[in-house]
Amino acid sequence: MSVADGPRSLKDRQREERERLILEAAEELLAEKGYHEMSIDEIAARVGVSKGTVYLHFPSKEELVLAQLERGMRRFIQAADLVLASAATPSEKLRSLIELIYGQTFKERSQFFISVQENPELRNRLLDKKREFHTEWDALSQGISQVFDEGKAQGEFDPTIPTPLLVSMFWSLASPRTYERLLEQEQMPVEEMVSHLSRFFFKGLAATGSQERNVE
Amino acid sequence: MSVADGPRSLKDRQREERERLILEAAEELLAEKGYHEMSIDEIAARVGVSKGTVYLHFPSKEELVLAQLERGMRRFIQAADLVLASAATPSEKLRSLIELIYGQTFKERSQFFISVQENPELRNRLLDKKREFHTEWDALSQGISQVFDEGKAQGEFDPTIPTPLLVSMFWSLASPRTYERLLEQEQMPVEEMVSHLSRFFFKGLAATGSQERNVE
Amino acid sequence: MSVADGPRSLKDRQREERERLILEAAEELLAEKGYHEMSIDEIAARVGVSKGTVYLHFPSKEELVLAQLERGMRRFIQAADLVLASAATPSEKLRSLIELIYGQTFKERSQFFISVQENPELRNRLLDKKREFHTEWDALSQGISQVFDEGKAQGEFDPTIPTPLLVSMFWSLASPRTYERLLEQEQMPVEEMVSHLSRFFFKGLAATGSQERNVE
Amino acid sequence: MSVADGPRSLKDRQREERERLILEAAEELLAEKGYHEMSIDEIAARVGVSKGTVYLHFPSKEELVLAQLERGMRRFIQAADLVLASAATPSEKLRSLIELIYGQTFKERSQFFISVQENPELRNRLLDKKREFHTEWDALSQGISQVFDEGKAQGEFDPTIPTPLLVSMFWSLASPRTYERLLEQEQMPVEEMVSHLSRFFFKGLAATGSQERNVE
DNA sequence: TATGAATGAGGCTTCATTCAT
DNA sequence: CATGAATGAAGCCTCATTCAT
Repeated sequence: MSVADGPRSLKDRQREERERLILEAAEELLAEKGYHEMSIDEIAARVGVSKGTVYLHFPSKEELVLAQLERGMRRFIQAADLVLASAATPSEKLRSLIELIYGQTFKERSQFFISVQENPELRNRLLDKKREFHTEWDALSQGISQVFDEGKAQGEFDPTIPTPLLVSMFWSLASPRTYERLLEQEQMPVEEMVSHLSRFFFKGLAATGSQERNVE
Repeated sequence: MSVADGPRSLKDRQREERERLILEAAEELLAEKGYHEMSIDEIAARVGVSKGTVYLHFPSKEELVLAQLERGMRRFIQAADLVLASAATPSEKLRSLIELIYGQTFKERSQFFISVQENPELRNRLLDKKREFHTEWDALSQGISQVFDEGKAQGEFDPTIPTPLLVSMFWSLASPRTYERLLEQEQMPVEEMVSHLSRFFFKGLAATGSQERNVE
Repeated sequence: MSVADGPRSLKDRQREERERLILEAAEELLAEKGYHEMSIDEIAARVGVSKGTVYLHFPSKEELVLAQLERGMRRFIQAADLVLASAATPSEKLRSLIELIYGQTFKERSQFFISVQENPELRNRLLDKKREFHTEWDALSQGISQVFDEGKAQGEFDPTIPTPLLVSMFWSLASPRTYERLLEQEQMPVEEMVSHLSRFFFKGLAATGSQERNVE
Repeated sequence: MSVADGPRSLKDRQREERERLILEAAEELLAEKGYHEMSIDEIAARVGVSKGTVYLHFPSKEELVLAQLERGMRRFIQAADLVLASAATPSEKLRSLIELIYGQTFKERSQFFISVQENPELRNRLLDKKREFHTEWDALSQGISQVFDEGKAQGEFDPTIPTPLLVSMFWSLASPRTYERLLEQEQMPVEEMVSHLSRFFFKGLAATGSQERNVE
């Protein structure tokens, strides 16, 4: 063919654009309502197309949601891999990962985390189905584990806490549902939150050295 | 009559027992599948009764789930209030609260947290309905806020981290979904996890060696 | 047995009394709500017994309602037969029949008419089942037909109106649903209504002035 | 566009046609079985569509039945208003109204009367719901009352019979359930029945000529 | 005999999916 | 391709009926 790579034509681009819009509508509804409460009709209405059109892009509701989760995950993994592959110190990497989660694209990323981590329906119904998900997810967790292990090896991190637990704690703190309220209701700027979280992750809430110095 | 207080008769006790079984089945299914995916038939089958019997105890699926959430919340709040009202130091209280969540009744408590914190359907559909839920929950959060504030006043906790953020972090770290894997797949004893979590919450993951050097 | 006739014992009498109460509750509910909307539970509650007890007297809801309809019909037919067998003139008999319907026991009788004439469910479901119903009902209609035929023969009634039509009109005018409003909301005394109905049935609504002029 | 008024397109016309078919099926079943005994499945089957299709036209069984009753009532009221607004004498109007009820569209009209007047379920369940029903119905009854009052004023009707009672009698005689048998089983032509009914309504069943002779 | 807890068939309703236009 | 009407499986809920106590 004459046009083998890149979006071939206007039509193709329109198609991709539409697909993106559908996935974004799904992303929003998924976070707002969960899997069951969101209907294909609703997605279609939000995009401004008909129900049938959605089915031209995705063979089923399940596949559509799955595609959205995959997209969310890939976006996150790509950005995370950049951080993990960088030359920064382990604690700098940690902070960057937290920034990544709460950063500029907080809203859209968070949807993914909310959906995938927190909705039992999606876990059971969708994640079980595509094992590749686990593979990629595990690779990411593996990368994060390495950050912790490096940190321990370099004397930055406490080696007595098991790495798997650290990973779990990282995911817990990263899960943004809890922080939505802070950002929205308490009007805390994102940068401030990231700062506090990083500091907390590293030092806990114990009063710091300066205070100890005060005590001296 | 001689049996005026407590479950009055055999029948009454059977009724209560059955109700408890239904609620427990709902608790499990809620955590496993979420609100929509769980069916009344499934609950009934798990308890070993018929659909109709479930409706002898609860007037609707929604009310049943609501009752279960209420039960979970009350159990947790009761135990948490004991901790909050004790004479322990703020950091001891924190540890106790973490123990409470991961403690002996981890499984059953966790279901509640999973359900109520992590499922958008339940939030939208159920919590909106009963405002009392928010009231009691807010009271609990208020109690926890006080612990943090006390800790700051007494010099135990870092006063620069906003209390609302600390509360959010507490809930995030406490939410047990993330740790299930560790307990089940990695066979980590509960006590060890509580220990690590408490330690982490207080000191973060910074290596303690440097601090020890500081102490020298 | 030592007691062959009459209610045998206290127990028997209690049983009959209870059966009567059940039938009366059914009668009321039938008229208030119709067949489907009335529940066995409701009947039992109104009588003050349990659902099971109702089933000790009647094998099914359908049979219970059937028994009630039969009872209502027999009561009416018995009273109507007295009128029909009397020595009164045809027009006196007509008036007596109307009195019968609206008379002292209006409320209870009316229930029967409402139920049996006006509810398609009961017709389809119940009357089709027991042909004897038709037999007795037809016998009654036959008796009323004879009154009209006698009246025609004696010159009291207009012989040009077909008797079957007269019977239909009689049933229509007699059907009390339409008049409930008048009795209850407009506070019209029963006797007055009977008077008007009889007069109307005989003379129609034509102004009587012309006839009075004839009399002069 | 060229097709701005009237059913716009083929699709629209099909839709309306289908809606009409559904309402007609409901009309029949309502009269045959009553509200509860008729099922949506049955309606769908009679029309030849699926259950879901019925719900594309009406949001619930209740609304469907309500729509049908409204349609029946409007049809009748429209025709009745023509009669009431005409220049005819009161007794001519009465005859026309009776003709209306038993006239050409007897079958379809009668269904409405049967349903609305005679079924306690529909009264309780549906009429209570839409007060507008009462309003329009009362307006019609008001119009009929005026006919009677005019007739009394003009010396045509007996002024001693209370108008509300006359209205009730009119509705009773007009309610066609009772006459179905005559039309169907006794093969009486509609015109003959209307004639007899009108004559009866005006003069009652008293023999005319003979009485005058008796008086002489 | 009387009770009322338990059952499960049956009906309403929703919504993912299909398909004729 | 796009549409949206049509489908029908599946779930909630009611209530007549049964039966152990």
